[in-house]
Amino acid sequence: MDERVPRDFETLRTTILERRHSLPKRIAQIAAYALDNPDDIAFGTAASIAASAGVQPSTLIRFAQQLGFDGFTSLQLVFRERLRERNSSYDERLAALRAKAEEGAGHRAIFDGFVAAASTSLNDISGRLNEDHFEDAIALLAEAETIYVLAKRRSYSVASYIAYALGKLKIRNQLIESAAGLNAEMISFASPRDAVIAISFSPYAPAAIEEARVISEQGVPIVAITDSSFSPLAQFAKVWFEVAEADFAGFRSLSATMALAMALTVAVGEKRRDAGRKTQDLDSFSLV
Amino acid sequence: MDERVPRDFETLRTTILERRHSLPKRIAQIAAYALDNPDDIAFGTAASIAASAGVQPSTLIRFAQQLGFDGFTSLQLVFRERLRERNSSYDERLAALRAKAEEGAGHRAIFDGFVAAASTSLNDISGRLNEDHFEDAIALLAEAETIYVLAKRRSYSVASYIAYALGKLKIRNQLIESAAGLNAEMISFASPRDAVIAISFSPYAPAAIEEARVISEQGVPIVAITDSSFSPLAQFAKVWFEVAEADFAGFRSLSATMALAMALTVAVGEKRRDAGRKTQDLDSFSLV
DNA sequence: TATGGATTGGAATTATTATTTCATATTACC
DNA sequence: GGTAATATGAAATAATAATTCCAATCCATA
Repeated sequence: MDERVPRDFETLRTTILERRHSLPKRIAQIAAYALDNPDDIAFGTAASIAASAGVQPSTLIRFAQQLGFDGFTSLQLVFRERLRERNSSYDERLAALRAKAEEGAGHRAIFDGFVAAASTSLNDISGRLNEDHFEDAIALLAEAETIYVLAKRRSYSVASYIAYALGKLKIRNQLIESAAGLNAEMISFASPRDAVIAISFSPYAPAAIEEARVISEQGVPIVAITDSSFSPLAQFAKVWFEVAEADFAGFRSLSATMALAMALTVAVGEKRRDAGRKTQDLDSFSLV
Repeated sequence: MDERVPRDFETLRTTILERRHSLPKRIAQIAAYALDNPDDIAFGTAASIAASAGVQPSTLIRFAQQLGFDGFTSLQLVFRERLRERNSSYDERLAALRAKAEEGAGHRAIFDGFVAAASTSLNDISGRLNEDHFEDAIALLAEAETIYVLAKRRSYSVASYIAYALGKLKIRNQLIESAAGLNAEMISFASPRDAVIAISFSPYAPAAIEEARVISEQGVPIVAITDSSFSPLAQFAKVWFEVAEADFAGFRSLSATMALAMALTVAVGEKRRDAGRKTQDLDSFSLV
């Protein structure tokens, strides 16, 4: 048995590629399959993998042995480890970057940190989005006469993008801004036939929470984007989304929130268009 | 057995969290362990997991059964699927999304599309950032008395976040807004001792370009974030960054722009802090 | 504090899966 | 073209792991 058994995936990969041409036919076949379908190797059984690759289980074991492992099981460990590593890498990388930035490792580290924070957040939300909530929110917003957009401070930039996108899609909307100090009046116009998108993260801007409370008491349904089920925003909301944004240097990423906000907006636009089409069909029918 | 067996990780997670308080002690123990160590569930054997969680293998199976699975094995599949999904590369994900979109998938595809666009943009910028330009921009902005932030329409949300962050860092700044129609006056206050961060992407908002022109003619240095060297913004800028944002459904991602903007802001804050410290040192020296 | 039901621990059992073995086929070399 | 070495297929076997079962324990309720 070979002394130098590849114990990490990259080494293993290189080793396989090197020997590729000196391997017997069936072994080469399983080798190619392994590099093409590493996930299958990680999770499958010897029998299932062998079947998918079109070889016998014993060939799979011989392949492992040729590489210096003492059996399929130990080869499989390498493929499993790879999945583990990959998965934790974002968090680890972010932690490393934070440490770097702390010890004053230059401005590039700051940039990398923000990129990593954004990637982490996106990665996280893509696995966590509750599809039912998403559909509920879209249905709710698509019905609304006017969509009010409510967010302060950090979240305000998301709100302004939502307002911009809704405008582009010709959906009536109102950004609740504090510039002229007329928020209370603005809010008082909202009716149960309207809807609100409210965004707030800890530490929750008191004004945002207060306005959400008032507007929900008027019977206006709220879709909330916030950071935990304990958020004061969640209690006023008909539908709410939990978005965990990674932070860097004291500033949280907005990438996941932005992606969710845009998806909501565009999906609402699409749903309205479909509904509009149906209404139009009915109209033209009544004309016949 | 329950009719509605959670077949994806998120549903499973939610289900567990819901039932959390009504579960018997040992079952709750393994439930908490499962959510905390999903990777272990995916890879371990019933015996090894049970040992790590401090329960008997049979308890682990009972836990799975309470959730509606017919045994540990089917529960484990959900945890494995999660790793598979998470791990598939963005390219693969995008390919899958296109396939889905073609067969007329629902709103989830829209969300995935925005997440993918954001990821792609981040990926792209992290390899493309010109470090020299980055340092130049930071130096330039760190010297400024007031940082003016100029952006319209889509880019306005980035500008508002920059303004928020600068404020948090106690850096004097002025967001050039059009609400009161006093932009021209606002701009006329800027002097060569100040600096501008200007953001605009094709199709460039005429107002943004015009204001950039005026302010640069006053001798105020501009740091621009835009999308190509042909951008009209680039010609007025002392330093400019090219950011290529992927778009989805007609709306471009802002994730890369946001990351760059935040990195600039925080780096400027840091540089000022360092400079302030040095000045203080010099002062105390001159007093001796 | 007694009693019934639910929960748990641990070993026995069953099932699944990896590995080995051996007969057969293929290939390379004389 | 024959022969030895190598490679492959298929089934037997060994190992490992999941599941079940039953006795012991815990807990709520009367």
